[in-house]
Amino acid sequence: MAEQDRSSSSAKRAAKPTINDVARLAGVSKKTVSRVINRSALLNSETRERVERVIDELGYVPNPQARALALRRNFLIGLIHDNPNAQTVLNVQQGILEALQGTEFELVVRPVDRRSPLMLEDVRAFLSRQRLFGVMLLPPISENDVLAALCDELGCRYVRMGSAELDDPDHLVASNDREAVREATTYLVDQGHRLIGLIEGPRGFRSASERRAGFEQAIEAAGIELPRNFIAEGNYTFESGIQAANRLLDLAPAPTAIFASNDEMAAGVVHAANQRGLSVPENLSVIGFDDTAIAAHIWPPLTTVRWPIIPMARSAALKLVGNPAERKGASEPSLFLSSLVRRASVAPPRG
Amino acid sequence: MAEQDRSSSSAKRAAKPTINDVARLAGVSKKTVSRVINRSALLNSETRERVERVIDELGYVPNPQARALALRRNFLIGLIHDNPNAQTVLNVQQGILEALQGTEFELVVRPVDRRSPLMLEDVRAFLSRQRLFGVMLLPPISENDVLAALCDELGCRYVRMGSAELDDPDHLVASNDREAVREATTYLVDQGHRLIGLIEGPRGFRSASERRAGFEQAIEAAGIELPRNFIAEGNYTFESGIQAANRLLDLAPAPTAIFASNDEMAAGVVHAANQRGLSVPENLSVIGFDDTAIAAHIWPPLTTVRWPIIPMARSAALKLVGNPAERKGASEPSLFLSSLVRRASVAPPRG
DNA sequence: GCATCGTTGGAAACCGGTGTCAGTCTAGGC
DNA sequence: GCCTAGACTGACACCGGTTTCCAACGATGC
Repeated sequence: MAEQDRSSSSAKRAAKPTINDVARLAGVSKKTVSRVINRSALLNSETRERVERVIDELGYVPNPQARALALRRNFLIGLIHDNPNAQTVLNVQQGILEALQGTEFELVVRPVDRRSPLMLEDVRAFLSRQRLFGVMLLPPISENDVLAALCDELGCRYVRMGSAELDDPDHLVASNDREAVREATTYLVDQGHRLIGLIEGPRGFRSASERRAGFEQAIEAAGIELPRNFIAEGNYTFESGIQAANRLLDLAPAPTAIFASNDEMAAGVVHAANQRGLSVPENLSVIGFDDTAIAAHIWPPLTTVRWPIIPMARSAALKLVGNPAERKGASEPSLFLSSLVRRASVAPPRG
Repeated sequence: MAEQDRSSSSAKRAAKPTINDVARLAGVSKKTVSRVINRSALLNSETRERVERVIDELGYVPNPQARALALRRNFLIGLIHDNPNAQTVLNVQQGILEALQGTEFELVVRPVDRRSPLMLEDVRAFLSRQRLFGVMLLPPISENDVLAALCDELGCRYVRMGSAELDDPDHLVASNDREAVREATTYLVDQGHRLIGLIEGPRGFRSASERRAGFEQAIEAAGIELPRNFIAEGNYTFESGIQAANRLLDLAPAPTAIFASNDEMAAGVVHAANQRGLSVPENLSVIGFDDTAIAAHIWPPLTTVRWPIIPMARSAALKLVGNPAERKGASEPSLFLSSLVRRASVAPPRG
């Protein structure tokens, strides 16, 4: 029977005024009201005011579903991510929403599982069902070229956030991870460290290889030769940081400083050091990357590289929704600079 | 002039097949196709199969905007929150999306500023513009009765998540914070602590007063008389945890154990203790609340109360979208149980 | 005075679905 | 064999906007 449910609460709701109501009360046609809504230039200012007055009186709000249908595009921005770090994801959401503030766009979130073989099909179904205005791709999944091609194929605009040149500037907002890591590593060298370990991100990630490249450039510039096993691999989680730190600290000689490719893993390093009775920074210096909340909240507060994720996300969102006619989107910056934040987890090595 | 932009990428996009295309190729009417899509019972199975074959061939996907317009309801669930804890918010998003998995619903996020005088107007604009299917309200803003009334007024279903009876079971998913805190406090008493401090949440929050009530019940049951100033107020942030801990640790006698009403503040307590040269748990026992990632990631790992936020969010989402005809939503549990997770931040007081 | 032009506003079609209701077809009862 | 109920299907209006096309209008050029 599939009878409509007219629950008390929905029955209470007064019928929303439509464009027809406005037109009737203002004594004009729908089209004219539509022109007012869309700020068309060819309109008598007297007529415009009259319509606007009626709109205010009625509290009329255009129905986004109807507009979406007629315009053949909706006002939804998707955020596709598989980032394991909650603070990063939330910061990105914040940045996007700052950019969307005052527009008619809304943010739809879509976490995916990078390792699932169904991931691409999942995204395809999502995109072709919803016909989003555009999507933002967060690292690490933003590095997936197949995914970007899929968006293109489905006619969905996209912007990728990343740590390197992944795409052309219209589709990219990136940060200079390599230089930032070089700076951080050089800072360790300047403090007197010669035995410096690196915990890098998983193989196959541009962010991982960019950060490693910065590390190696700084080490080389300092004339240091490091054993191969001073570079350990992690997967950006706290637990992998502990494991990688234990591998490094088991070496002889062991590193006196460790650069971890994100804050979570750096927190894992501090955790592992504490478990071994090593105190930070007296016995071991640690630097992280991202400057998420955890960096400031552990003891000792973490020296880390501040990754300007909120401005990056804001800029990426503006690229997406910026009026293409004005090329406003293209004028949004595509490269952001990370910088070292010095807190208390670094000290000169003990004599 | 406002010419349509036919950029190369959108021109490439093949026109999506519509219900008319399917109907024409299958030799039936639109309505019949619609019946197939909506699994209407009164349908010849032969016809159904024929239509389904055409749908598969064409890769037809119904346009959600058109459906939303015709049905006068869209398929968007809103998440309204002002929770300061990133992990909590992301866990809630995860729980909701688990419930929405396989449905046609999408999740739209909407952070708000509880302290802004424009908050209610902001939400009103959001709800009346988007006409969401329903919204989920996260604590602490879920405790705002005016907000819930606003949702009702705008004909928007809602479910509140909270720590106490805020509403009727159809609109609420809650946890038994009071009992859980009583259990945690009793655990401290059983370890031999008599000088136990409480860092409570901000005044006016049900979660804060529920947790405080549980604390006081346990203290009273143990026959302990505590000075008034053993209860300090925080605002659920890391920094406020540090400040409150310093106030408590400045007392004479100082507490030998501190219960903090969330993990962030508990992390602040550990931080403050370390700064004072006190080690946890040898000199000070600490218990937190929530069991977010930070609890396991600091040193020492935090004993805390596990708040089953993901199942709560999942259940809340099912309440929202569950078929009202089947009363499926109402059968979703409304009360969830928190329980103590014992890690390494509690030890008997030093003789 | 008349043709031309740019501005303004309306009628009607359209976007892609769903609801209503009437019509066809078949089976079963008499 | 006729009638009727029930199963199935389709024609058509409608959801609330936008767009196309055209007409009315006043201003201008000759």
